[in-house]
Amino acid sequence: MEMEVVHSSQQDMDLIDILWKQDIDLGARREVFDYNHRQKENELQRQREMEEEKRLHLLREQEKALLAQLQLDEETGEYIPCPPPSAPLQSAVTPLEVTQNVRFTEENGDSMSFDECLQLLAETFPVEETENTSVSSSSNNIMMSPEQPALPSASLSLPPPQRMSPDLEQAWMELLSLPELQQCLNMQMEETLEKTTYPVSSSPEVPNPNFTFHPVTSLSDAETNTVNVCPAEFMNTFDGSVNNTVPPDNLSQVDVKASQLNANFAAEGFCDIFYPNTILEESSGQQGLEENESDTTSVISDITNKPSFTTMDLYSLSPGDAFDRDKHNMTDEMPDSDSGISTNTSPNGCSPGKSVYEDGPFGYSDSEMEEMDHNPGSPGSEYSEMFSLNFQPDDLQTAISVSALIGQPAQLQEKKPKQHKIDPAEESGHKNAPFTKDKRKKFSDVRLSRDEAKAKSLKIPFTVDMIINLPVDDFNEMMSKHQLNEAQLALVRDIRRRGKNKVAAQNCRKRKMENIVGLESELDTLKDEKERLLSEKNQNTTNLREMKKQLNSLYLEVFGMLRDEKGNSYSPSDYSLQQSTDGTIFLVPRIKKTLKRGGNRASPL
DNA sequence: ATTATGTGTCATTTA
DNA sequence: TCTAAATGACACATA
Repeated sequence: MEMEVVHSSQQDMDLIDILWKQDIDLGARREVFDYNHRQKENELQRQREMEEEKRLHLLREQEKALLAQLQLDEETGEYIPCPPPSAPLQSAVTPLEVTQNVRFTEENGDSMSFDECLQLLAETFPVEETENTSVSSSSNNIMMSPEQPALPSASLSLPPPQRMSPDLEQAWMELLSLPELQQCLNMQMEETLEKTTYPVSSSPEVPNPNFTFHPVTSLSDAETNTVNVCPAEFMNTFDGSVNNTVPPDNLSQVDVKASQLNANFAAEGFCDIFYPNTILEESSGQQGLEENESDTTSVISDITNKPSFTTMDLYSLSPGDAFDRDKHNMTDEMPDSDSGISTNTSPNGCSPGKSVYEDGPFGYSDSEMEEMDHNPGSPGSEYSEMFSLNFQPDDLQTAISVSALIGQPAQLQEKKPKQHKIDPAEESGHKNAPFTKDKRKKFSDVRLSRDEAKAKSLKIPFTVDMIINLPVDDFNEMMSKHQLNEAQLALVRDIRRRGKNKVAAQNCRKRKMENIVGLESELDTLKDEKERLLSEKNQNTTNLREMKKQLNSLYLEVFGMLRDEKGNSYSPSDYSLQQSTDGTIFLVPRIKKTLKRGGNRASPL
């Protein structure tokens, strides 16, 4: 089950990595959207965020420092000044240890923190001073009371190990009561029991393959329940640090060496139980996540800073407006032709400068247009009115709304509210240098004038604007009011189709851009999340490493206190301490030795 | 001359 | 079935 968690966790990380790379791939073409500009904006924004973060962090640190100098008065609930802790261990406390220390000060008696356990052992068996036993605390001898029931003697006949002394036994029980320790023991014990044939008295009440940890006999059920609970944080820490690809033995060996332990003992000793494969692979896990860090300078695209586009600017070209504009500056400030939508979506903007190109074919490929181009009809008085809305011809046609002609001006304006936008800068720029700034717009104007010219040639009595933008019903009604020939009908249909499609293409491209922008934003979010998780992982790894150190020291202490019938101490290379599922502690001969002796035997303590 | 980009158009699919 | 919308692909103009 644990491995499943580890595995799924690894899978998650892989998945995140893949998705992340995909985002990067998507971002590879983000320069399409003015990459430099948005990158600068992004950098600025990031700088601001960093500053804000630093400021908050500073505030938190100050607050923490302040609280560190205070002590919570349990009666009043107030913080009162107190001298700073002197214990060296506390100066480097990790969050986990902080919680433990808090529990320690509470002294509820039911659960002991790891530090508490170490303290207990240090006071009871002042054999050797370890870094962990330096924690100062009040006396906890109550936990060592000799009234504690004796340990089970299930295998008393087994030589040569002997039972622990009651005090030692009690200390051992306290040690084993630690949830974290139990978690380690449970996992390793399961593996050990599968590999060996030690006579372990399994508890019938534990059908679950996940061995429940039962501290020896004396503990009540309630206690058992409490100690079985393993903190979720610890579980996460543990799972997250396990590397499936590295053999546990190697890891434990290296780890133990780092702890300056007895080499032989460390190589195959009990440390394997306490030291699952962890920690050492922490850096390798991070590398996988960090390898993409440098080359993914994400760009926060600022949608909100961009002007929101109105999808229907075209209807701003009401007859009146068109008339006025056409009179004043027809070639400069008109938004992009018939649709009008493209005006704002285009980064460069579009204003028609169609006058020069009005009459030319300009790369026409339409067969219908070929014929028309050869006989460009001069616009009659009727056309002067017809194409007033959007043709904006260079010959200064008098712009008169066709809508008035067909009697639907009110309807038009009602259905499509006027949302005309003209960029002031652009407008002025065009007035000053129309032929330099309008170059970009000539293309679309040429395209527009194509249909307009066609319509002129075929004497179609509608504006292109109307042909394109009228609703189906209105369009049909309009068509029914005029007798049009085949060519005219075909052209009107084409104009409508192209016009609609042009708008659709613009919207489509706009959506595409927005999608990319959204993905970039998501990418930033994921990067932040990744940084947070990495930081959390490092913290957990640090905690785990510290805990293993303490556990190892404690184990050595306890083991060193064991004596056989003759008062001799056991060699850590010959024996190890293990605990069965029912909580019984065994002094187990190591395999290579017992094989020589002709059997594996373990004796409960 | 080449390349990147923007735009319109067509064909096709989808709603 | 028809229509509009959506979209990929292409051509063209421009910087």
